[in-house]
Amino acid sequence: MAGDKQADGGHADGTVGKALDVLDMVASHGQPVRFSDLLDTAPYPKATLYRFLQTLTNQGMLAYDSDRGTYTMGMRLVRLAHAAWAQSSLAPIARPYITDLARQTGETVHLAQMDQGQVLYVDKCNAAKPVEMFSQAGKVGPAYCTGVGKAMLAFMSDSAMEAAFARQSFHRFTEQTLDTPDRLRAELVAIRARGYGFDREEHEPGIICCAAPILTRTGRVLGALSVTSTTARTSLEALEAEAGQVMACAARIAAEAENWRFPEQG
Amino acid sequence: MAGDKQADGGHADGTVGKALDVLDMVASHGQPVRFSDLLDTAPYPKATLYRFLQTLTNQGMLAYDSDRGTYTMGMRLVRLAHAAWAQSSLAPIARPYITDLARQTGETVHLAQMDQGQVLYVDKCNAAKPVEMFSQAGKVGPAYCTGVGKAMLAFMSDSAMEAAFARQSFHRFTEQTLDTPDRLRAELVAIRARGYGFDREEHEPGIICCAAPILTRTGRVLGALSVTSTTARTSLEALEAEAGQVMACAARIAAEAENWRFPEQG
DNA sequence: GACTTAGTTTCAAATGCTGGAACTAAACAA
DNA sequence: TTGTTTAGTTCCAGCATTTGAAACTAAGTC
Repeated sequence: MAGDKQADGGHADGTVGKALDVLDMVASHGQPVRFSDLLDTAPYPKATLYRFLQTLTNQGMLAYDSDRGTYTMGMRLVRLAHAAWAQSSLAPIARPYITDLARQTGETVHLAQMDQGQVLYVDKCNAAKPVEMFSQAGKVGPAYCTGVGKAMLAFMSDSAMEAAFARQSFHRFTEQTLDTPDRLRAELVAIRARGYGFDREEHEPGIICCAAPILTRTGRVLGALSVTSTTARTSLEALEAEAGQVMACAARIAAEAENWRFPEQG
Repeated sequence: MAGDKQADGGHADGTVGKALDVLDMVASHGQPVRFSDLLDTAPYPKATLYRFLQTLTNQGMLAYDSDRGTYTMGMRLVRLAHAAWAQSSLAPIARPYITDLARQTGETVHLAQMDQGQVLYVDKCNAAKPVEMFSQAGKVGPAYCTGVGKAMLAFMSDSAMEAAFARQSFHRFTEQTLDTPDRLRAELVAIRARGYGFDREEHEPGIICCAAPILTRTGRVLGALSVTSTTARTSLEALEAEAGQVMACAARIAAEAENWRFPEQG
């Protein structure tokens, strides 16, 4: 293994990287984008950007609305993502276990993995409400102020953790947000000692959760899961009573995953 | 010479196209792939393929498992697909309506769009069973032998329909499969006249459905939805009784989509 | 230890990407 | 109408990038 130089996600390797960069730009806009809107944001000259958009549209990675002259994400991505989700996320393996947990607790269970220093939700299960799935899977959230994020950070290798720290914004979402590296570090030590962690309304007011990491036998972090509720319905103390179940569920998923084996994360 | 455009189903324009081609190959393998497995399939020389895999892995579009030496789809796709699903599929708009329909009928409702001549399922709702979502969204199926596929084909423009026809395999899945262009064409005329269509166990034995297209005011096909059941539980005749509800649901979604995508022109 | 298979690196050649600039199309004034 | 601005598309010379045969390393196999 020669020097695996990477990190970053902004500065792209080769033409392919630049094209994917453009894809991200369209994605992050969150709504149909005009060519000129992208031109303002993108570090590419007109003709170059234009060509990328053409290529990506041709390839079905973007969709062009000729009536309005706007670009949106293409459906080919949905197809590809299905493969990604099915073949390299924890979700298919974990599903039976998290549905059980959701049923036992009566609360919403989230399953997440770490991706580029951010939390990527790959599944969600709510015993009460029927569906609402894809709407959550694929969503990303901050690592430093969510239950699953902190649970994963707490058990990462030092180097991986430092890399992840470098990517945290430490934006103060609420009064409770741990908005400095030091406060977060202290919290992570506690989580590591305890084996599970909480979200004490650090990301959204009124939303609390109890989360545990999913670890391989060798201690590598595969993901995390959480039982989420609201302060209106329950309390942190009540949630803590379920910590045992959360960890047991994580252990079951880990055991199951061990049979499968897992890819290195970039 | 020899440098003729090689076409393997799609037109690979430029480096980006080729790289995405490789992505598709990994996706279609359905499980972790070794470099050499891909090399057998791919129309690229060793070094070229190797470089593509490196780039895609760097970009998070693929994940590399160094222990086993295999590639799988990367989690970045899941993130991108969430954006695609949220911003350019019908699903977010349609969801309340299809959950209603699922509840009313007590059956499974599918929402699909046409993508590259194939049916792409973008949402699914089952009143009885809780989840099972991402497992379906992103899945593709044949157009010529599914209820939603035929419903969409029936209302497409002539040119789009011909293009789609060219991509159908007409593989005979069951006894009932309409396995020639002519038989399909006749069926489409009937569907067009009726406003809705069926799947008469044409794709899977025992599975039947009643489907209707979702059309803009100008008649453009946005997608289709279906109420699916089994011959064990119900009959085509009983399903047909629900055709009115299916079409009404389609109309509601169309109306809603009209507001979102084509606001009042001033 | 010789041989095979699997994956990685190199480098000269040439392909295909780049981006300034010219162009067309539409929108808006005057 | 005609001139002006803005938005998107095409051109093409020049050169950065990609290409792929071949050489190489690493890990199995006999």
